[in-house]
Amino acid sequence: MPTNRARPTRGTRRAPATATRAANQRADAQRNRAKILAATVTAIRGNLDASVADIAAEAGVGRMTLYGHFQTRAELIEEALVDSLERGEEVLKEVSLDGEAAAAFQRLVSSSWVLVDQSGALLAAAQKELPAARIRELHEKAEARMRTLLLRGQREGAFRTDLPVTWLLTTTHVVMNGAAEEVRAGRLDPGDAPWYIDAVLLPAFTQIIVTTEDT
Amino acid sequence: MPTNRARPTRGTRRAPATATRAANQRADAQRNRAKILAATVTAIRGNLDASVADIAAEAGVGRMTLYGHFQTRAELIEEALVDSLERGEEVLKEVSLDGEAAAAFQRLVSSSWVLVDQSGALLAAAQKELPAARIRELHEKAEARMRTLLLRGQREGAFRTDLPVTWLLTTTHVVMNGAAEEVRAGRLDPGDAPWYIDAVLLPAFTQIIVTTEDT
DNA sequence: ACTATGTCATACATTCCCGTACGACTTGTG
DNA sequence: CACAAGTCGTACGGGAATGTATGACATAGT
Repeated sequence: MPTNRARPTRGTRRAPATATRAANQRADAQRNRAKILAATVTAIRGNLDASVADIAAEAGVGRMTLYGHFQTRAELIEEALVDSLERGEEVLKEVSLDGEAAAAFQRLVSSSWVLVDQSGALLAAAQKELPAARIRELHEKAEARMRTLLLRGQREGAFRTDLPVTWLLTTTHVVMNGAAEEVRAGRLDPGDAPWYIDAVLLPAFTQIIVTTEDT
Repeated sequence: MPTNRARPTRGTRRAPATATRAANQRADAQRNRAKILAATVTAIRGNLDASVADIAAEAGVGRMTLYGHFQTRAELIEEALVDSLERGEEVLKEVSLDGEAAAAFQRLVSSSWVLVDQSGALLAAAQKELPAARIRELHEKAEARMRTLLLRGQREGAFRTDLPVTWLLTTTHVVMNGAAEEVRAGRLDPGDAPWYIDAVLLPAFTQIIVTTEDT
């Protein structure tokens, strides 16, 4: 149902987009839709509040074509975010969370980092356009995975328990995002990032009280 | 030289604002200027891209009055940032950096945190309106202080040397900003923040390799 | 108390962006 | 091949924000 020209009555709401996705679209259209989604990510990466025109240009597509697929800017970046998160889920759910908690955390961070680097900017843009509730809802799955891992680590004594899990979580987020920024600024090699992140987070979270010797 | 009505020829550039500050302004005007500067911080804190009208309203002042003091939005937030940083400098330069590096770091973080909490949002807004070079230039003093402290810590063996100082710096920034966000979201008590920050940063930076025992 | 100095309201021009409408053109698909 | 499905250019209307212009009004400072 891309071009709204085909729809006579426009009062009726669309079915939720997540449901019947690629119903009977033309192959060309599906490709363009994908191009636009991809372009949204890269365009937003470059400019946090890129205009619809910018995104369309980045996708090599007319602005009108874009509006044919996504009726409003908010819908566009929402669907782009959904798409990115779905794609991310497929990566993350392959990560084994078994075994030593610290090692599992390391694995999870390595995989998450890539996603944050790619879609982090998109998320920031979404936070300014979508209700906070919707954002949390979309992140729930990914966040829950990390949280339960941290909790298990605390129970098993691998991670310190004098800090609430929420703080461990935000610290993780924040450091990963910081690394993404550094990469974007050209001050950090993308390949090195996971190591830098771990190098900071692991000793910070590990349950070992270091008694500093006086003199 | 607030109202530009008084200035016949408007082609000539103003002298750098930082120089002759309160030349021969009326007391009233100086007060308003201060009110506007303060309002800028709080308004931006609430809404990252607050309009000039919003800021004027927050200051309890007409929009035109604001334009009398600051000829453009960019100039406004630049001067607000300068003001905040100057104010911050006066706090930070009282912090003793002598003695044990870790302890000094802790002191410096505690003091810096307050400033980040207050003016962090302003900085974010400034990053979207001012050239990056100007931002760095303004932060130089504060950043240099932290950097030299970290370097000294590394030389003295207090901080780990397997990570470049730049990464330690960004980590510090990023964690403080994260704490500020958490406070703004109501998920963290402002008084607890410094402790949480230290709790994460100190073990992360301290020069002690924890050998995880295999089974 | 008088005057330069500021303040404020209103109105206006400009710019930018979003979303819509139309119509001609191109291309996939049966 | 023919038709439906999709694309694109252009143009318009609405809204919001920036900055400008003007003049009436208030007030600080001498």
